[in-house]
Amino acid sequence: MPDHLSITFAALADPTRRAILSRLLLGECSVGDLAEPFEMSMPAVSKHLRVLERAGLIAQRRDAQWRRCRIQAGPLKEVSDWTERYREVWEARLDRLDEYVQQLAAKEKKTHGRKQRGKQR
Amino acid sequence: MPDHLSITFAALADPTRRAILSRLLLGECSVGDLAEPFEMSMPAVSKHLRVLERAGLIAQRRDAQWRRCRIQAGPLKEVSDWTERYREVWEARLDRLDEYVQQLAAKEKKTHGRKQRGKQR
DNA sequence: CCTGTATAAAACCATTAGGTTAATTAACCT
DNA sequence: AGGTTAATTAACCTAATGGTTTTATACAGG
Repeated sequence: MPDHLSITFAALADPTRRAILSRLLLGECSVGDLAEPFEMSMPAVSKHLRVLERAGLIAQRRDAQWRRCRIQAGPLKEVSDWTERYREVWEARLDRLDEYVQQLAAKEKKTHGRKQRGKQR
Repeated sequence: MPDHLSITFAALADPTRRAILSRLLLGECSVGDLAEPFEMSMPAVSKHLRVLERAGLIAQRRDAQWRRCRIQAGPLKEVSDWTERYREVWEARLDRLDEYVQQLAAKEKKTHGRKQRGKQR
């Protein structure tokens, strides 16, 4: 599972980390600032940051005693590109539902009357 | 972490599961068909399917002794919507790099000559 | 009814993830 | 030098993940 997309998706699969990214939309800030909204120890936030960093979603630079973090959205473009392949599926939802219902109906005809025949154990 | 987006992202953070979704773009098929390309036991694939199902990314229906799976892309729309918020960041990458470099330069000026002053321990 | 096929459930195992507290490093400021 | 602030590392815990093998269930068809 060390492919890039998997690492990115895994990094995004946590609300704390997504909140951190969201916060970074407002601009660069320190680890302390990032940690402040969460009821969680600093080391915990630090770990989240390392996950985001390994995924290439943030970068840090040293600024005196602070670590300033900024967002790096490159991997999110990969997510977007991957997701696009499925756009027509969700946009066609109702059509597909129709299709599915028709398919069900066809099946129904094939199995004619014996539908609920199973023993209910 | 039981929010919907986290569950969806977690479900997508595995190449096997993404391959399964990709396969389902071609249309409904049985668990056995889905399992065939993978060097992995059927129960393992079954577990992946349950993860996808809990995320609402697939649905199953019974067809005689087969379980026919189909894709449900609704949650992928949520992923797409979430990701869109970051589009301008990745599209502005170069501009931001400029900005960052300028910022660095400003910083450099502020700290004038004392840059590499630190003891190297 | 029995047998084969398709799939899920159970029990188990190793690894990873997300959190904690305590200790350490790094830099600033007198 | 000493103290404070910022953040990471280390060591540890628990629960979840991803896989296995073995057992059970549901259906089809002679």
